[in-house]
Amino acid sequence: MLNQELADIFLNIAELLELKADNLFKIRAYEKAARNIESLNHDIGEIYKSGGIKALENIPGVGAHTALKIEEYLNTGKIKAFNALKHEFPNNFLKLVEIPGMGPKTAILLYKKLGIDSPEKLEKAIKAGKLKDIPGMGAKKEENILRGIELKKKVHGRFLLDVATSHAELLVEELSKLKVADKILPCGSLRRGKETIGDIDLLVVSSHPARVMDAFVGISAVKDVLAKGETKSSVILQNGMQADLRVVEEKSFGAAAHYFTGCKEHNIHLRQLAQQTGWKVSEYGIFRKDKQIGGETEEEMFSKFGFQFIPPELREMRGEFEAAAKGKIPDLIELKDIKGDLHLHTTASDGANTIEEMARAVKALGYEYILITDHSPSTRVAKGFSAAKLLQQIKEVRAAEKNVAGIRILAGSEVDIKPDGSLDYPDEILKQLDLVIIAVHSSFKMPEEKMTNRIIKAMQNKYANIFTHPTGRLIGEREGYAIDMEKVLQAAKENNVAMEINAHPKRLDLTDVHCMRAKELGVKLVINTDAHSTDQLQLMKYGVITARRGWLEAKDVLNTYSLTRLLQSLK
DNA sequence: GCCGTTTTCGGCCCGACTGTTTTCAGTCG
Repeated sequence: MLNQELADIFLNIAELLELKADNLFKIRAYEKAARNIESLNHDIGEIYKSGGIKALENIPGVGAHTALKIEEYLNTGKIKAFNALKHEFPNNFLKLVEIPGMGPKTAILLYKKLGIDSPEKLEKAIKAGKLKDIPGMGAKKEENILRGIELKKKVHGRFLLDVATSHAELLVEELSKLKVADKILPCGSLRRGKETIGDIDLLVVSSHPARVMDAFVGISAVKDVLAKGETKSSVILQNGMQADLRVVEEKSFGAAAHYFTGCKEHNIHLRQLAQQTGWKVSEYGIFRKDKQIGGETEEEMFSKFGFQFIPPELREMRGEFEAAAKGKIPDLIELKDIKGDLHLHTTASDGANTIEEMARAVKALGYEYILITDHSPSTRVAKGFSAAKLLQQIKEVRAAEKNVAGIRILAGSEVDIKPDGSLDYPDEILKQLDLVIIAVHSSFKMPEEKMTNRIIKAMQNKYANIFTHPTGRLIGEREGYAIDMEKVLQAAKENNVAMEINAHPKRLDLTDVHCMRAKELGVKLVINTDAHSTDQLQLMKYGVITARRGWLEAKDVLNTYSLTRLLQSLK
């Protein structure tokens, strides 16, 4: 939380300095600091507490000045220099710059000439024809800005990973129909598996770029064409999502794939390394003078610099280059490593399918075991049920296991953690279950300390095995409840409770960063779908990609184990 | 503002597309 707050502040400082046309490299420095702070896997408050200002300066991109600002924020809750900077512009002036097509230069120009300080005033001024007399403004530019304002009204922010994935798949399918695209690869944050996606980046290898461009802007899912050039086009899809397509030749495929996958800081770092070697890296390849010496494959983008291959999910400037230099890139978990799903609902509570239907669907995926986990009585909205009904369900689970050959079906429950930290079924009921998942479904607004203690108390119950969707967030809908994740992870370790990575694209919780920390602490993890129907079992891949972003290997995730080993690990 | 087995000062990634420019600035990724 604190990391994100500070990252946002430093990004805002960068934007404000850009409005002031301050030194471009100073602006970059703030952006870099912001991104590095955002991707820290430790709470910045903890870093400061344990190592003081020196520890802050050890964060890459954070120097003496930024460290002082962080210290000020940690101690006082504000940064004076930032507030002063904000006061140089009207309230919410940055909203103007957020409009696609508007940049700092245009925003300042229009503010000085016409006093425009909000998207609303901007829209009015354009429609009243007031921009006509401003040098550098023309009909096309007005049209672009209006379109940007409309887009901003309709699309609020980023898209969920599954939504972006399905749209990318659709575009790939359409482009495949052309016979001139030799390779099509979705890149960008989608390929890195980020929890939300801003736009779709597609890379195409073709010797007929013009035909690819024409086909791309002509796809029926395309609503609007933002730009169409010889090798690069940008469009807006019907759902408001932007998609960018770039065509390169085969010899540049690796360099282009690397470049379009990002992240930005990762790319810049590699380009800087190239400079130091006297080389140049661009999306076209690795060059010595004008001669291409690498970049046809993505592997070369790393091997030429003496690095191990860095999988896309790790390219977030979280130490991947240091690890790759030492040959310490982890052997990341893959979907095929998953042997079971330990969080499933059935028609007994709020699911859509029966125990046997879920079991058969899971078996078809090649898994070896499942855990049935319907809701406990407190979660009335989800049809949570009584202890008596749970005892009945245990019998149904045992019966189902006899009816569906080739898969182990375990009896469990997603048990509510009540506000006082006690569990929603008594121990004598819990002990009859094979495994118990614990969850927070109520009193989300508790203060952090109280919530943290509530969860830790629940973990101390000897029947608690897995803590599901640990922050309770719903991406784009609801913030997670306030918890001290560090303490919760410590408690998970002490009480041998596994932390869940919930694979639902709205949850993806634990997050990647928390996964990294959990692994460091030796906390056990599981990846579950929380499926409420058989088709949701497919969501496992999003949990796996989140685990990969958290540097997890199969051995870190219990449901890659055989059932025997899994049960031994949790008891 | 950050950073350093070529530097504590002098650098700081690289390129595509658009619009209105008369040779390029602004924006974007």
